[in-house]
Amino acid sequence: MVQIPNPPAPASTAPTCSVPAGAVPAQPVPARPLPGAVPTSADVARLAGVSRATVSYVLNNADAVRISEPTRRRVREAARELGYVPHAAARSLRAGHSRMVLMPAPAFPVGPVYSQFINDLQVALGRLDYTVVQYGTVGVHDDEAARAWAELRPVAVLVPGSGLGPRGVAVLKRSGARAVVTLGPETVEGAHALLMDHDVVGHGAGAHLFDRGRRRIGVVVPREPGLEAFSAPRLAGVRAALHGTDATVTELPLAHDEGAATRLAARWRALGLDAVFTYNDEYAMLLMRALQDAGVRVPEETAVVGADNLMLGRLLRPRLTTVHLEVPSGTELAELVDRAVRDPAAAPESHKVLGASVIQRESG
Amino acid sequence: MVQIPNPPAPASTAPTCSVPAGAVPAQPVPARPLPGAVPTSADVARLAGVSRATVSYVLNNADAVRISEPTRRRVREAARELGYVPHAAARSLRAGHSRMVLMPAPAFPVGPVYSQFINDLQVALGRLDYTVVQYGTVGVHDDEAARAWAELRPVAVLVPGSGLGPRGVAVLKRSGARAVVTLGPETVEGAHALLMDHDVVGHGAGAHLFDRGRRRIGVVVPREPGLEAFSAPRLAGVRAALHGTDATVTELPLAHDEGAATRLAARWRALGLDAVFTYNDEYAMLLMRALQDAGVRVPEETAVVGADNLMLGRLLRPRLTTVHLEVPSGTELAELVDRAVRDPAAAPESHKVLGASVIQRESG
DNA sequence: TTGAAAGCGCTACCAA
DNA sequence: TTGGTAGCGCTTTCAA
Repeated sequence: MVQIPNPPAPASTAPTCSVPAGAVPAQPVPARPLPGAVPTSADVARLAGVSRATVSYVLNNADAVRISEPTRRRVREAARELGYVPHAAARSLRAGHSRMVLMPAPAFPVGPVYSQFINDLQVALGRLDYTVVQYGTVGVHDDEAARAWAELRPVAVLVPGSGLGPRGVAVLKRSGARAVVTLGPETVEGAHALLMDHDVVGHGAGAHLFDRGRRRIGVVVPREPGLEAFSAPRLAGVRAALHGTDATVTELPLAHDEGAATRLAARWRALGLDAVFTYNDEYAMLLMRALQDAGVRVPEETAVVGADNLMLGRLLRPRLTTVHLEVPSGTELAELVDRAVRDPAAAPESHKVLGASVIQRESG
Repeated sequence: MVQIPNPPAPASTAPTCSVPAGAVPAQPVPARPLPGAVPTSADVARLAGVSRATVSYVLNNADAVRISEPTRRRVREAARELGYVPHAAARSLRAGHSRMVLMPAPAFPVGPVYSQFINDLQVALGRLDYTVVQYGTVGVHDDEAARAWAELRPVAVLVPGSGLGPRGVAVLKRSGARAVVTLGPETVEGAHALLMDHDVVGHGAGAHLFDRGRRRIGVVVPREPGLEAFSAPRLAGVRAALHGTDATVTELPLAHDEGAATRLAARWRALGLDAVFTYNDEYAMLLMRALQDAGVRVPEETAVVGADNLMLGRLLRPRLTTVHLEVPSGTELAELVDRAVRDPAAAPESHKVLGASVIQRESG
């Protein structure tokens, strides 16, 4: 979409919209379009024997204009027969706006929580008659990405994470986006924000462990790229919860593979920790397995707390204590978007929407 | 996108593109657009003191036309200053085609395998200068969905699963889609197919268990909606592998929650099975935990085989035997798409692309 | 009740 | 080397 430097090959054999010269010499206004050509509203009009205006009225159920029932039928019939589908680009070009809400597609595997959230959001926005489109932006960053999105002239843009700066927001707004909403750890100048600072997760875990008497607390930080946006705040949250106490926080980088976990577990006793917050339940499972294989007793020697409240945590033995994430409902976000679209001049709202509650089980 | 029955409120206070009547009486051709209006190439042209044609040439690096360096600079400068971003809809309307590849956004949580696949695909298609867009189609089915997609006039459509019929394909092609590719269990008339029949997964599991001497084989079938597309073929594959032998296949519906697993495990001995294929590794974990809690020894009494080769399978005890899925590379699919787009008249290709190999560990 | 026509933003042909 | 201009498909005002 960004550029069209390489138009598709001329496609000599392919069906094309242009009339082969001289092929239809005596039919200046054929009743129906050439087979293979994409039918337009003009084609429908011709077939129905009415004007394009009438076609538009009928197909859009325009109530401002009264069209006779027989005409309506003829138009609908013609549209059906031709397989006519309106051209969204032409329509929104003419209208001067679209109902497209654009989100960048996540570049990393997302868990069930996020998937569910996206889904709810799509449903809720769909109910408000918006269309949600996830735009595949891979390896494109910041302003460049914002420009690419802006080319589509979405009415609203939702950006998870922290990939968008004030300049990007400005680009989008200049291009007609009536609402830019970030879902991330911090507010961005000019954009609405659903503050999803994951520090609450770490904070919950840290406070819980402290309350349970733990003082030397490790925090697993995934080595996987793309996860810093979540892992850094979670770590910071633990730090914040323990600030001013006698507890210590030890950062534990860990790749999501068995070998790494085994190596970490091997030097566990040397680390002298009595608790660990593992970023999420998957890393918890990984580490807990390694710890148990290394003979470290959970929770006696080391308490383990995960996050995200995945099903698998309940299946582990000991059952995994976890931090449950309270994500805003898709409906709420959809309403925020709709409000913002209707009144783009309003001051950006900023809501802290992430809740966290500890679900205590057996591991800590 | 489908319809625009409720245009955004008139937005009296909001910035708008229209010039307030009489507000700028003596300036018929203002040098720069009103603040708040979305800049167009005409604005850039005015500011740079050139024609719109020249702007287009410069910004698209048209090599057919030679523009002097000073002019180029002036144009680029003006574009930058105005924050000009081209209007993709207008461009593709004019061009008569886009480079948009459309995929429906999956309606259910997808695992890391699929995520990775989508990602690779986006990267690969991006390299070929296509733009991938995931379209949120929730609760919209079959032909209706196809129509909604067709409105965007994508150059290609990739449809995972089996939600698209021959009529839908026809709608898309009539609307100018030069390639329709299905990724699912069966071919669809008129569309290219990457046959991803998950029966190979079940087949691999069934054959493996049979070879290991198991004869009374249970197959877990998730109750979750949206998964039938995968679970039915996997079950069928097991059946096929055991067809004509003395082995029996027992279908075991199972919801993805602990209670259901416990209930299933409680009547396990009554079922008289000596093996179970659990649809995937997650259900394997769920069931294996319940079996162990019920005192059923794995693999002695019952062998357990999962699928998808998730990390968690290696962490279970006993380590989970699983069926590894060999998914086609995103690059391959991207090339198929590109080929199809370049030659839409070519006969639809149909490739069986799913491979399955059993990774034997301890559970079966 | 229906039609003619303007124009959304852009590119590409042809002329200067 | 640059500009004028037609027209992509659609909606909507104004006239008939």
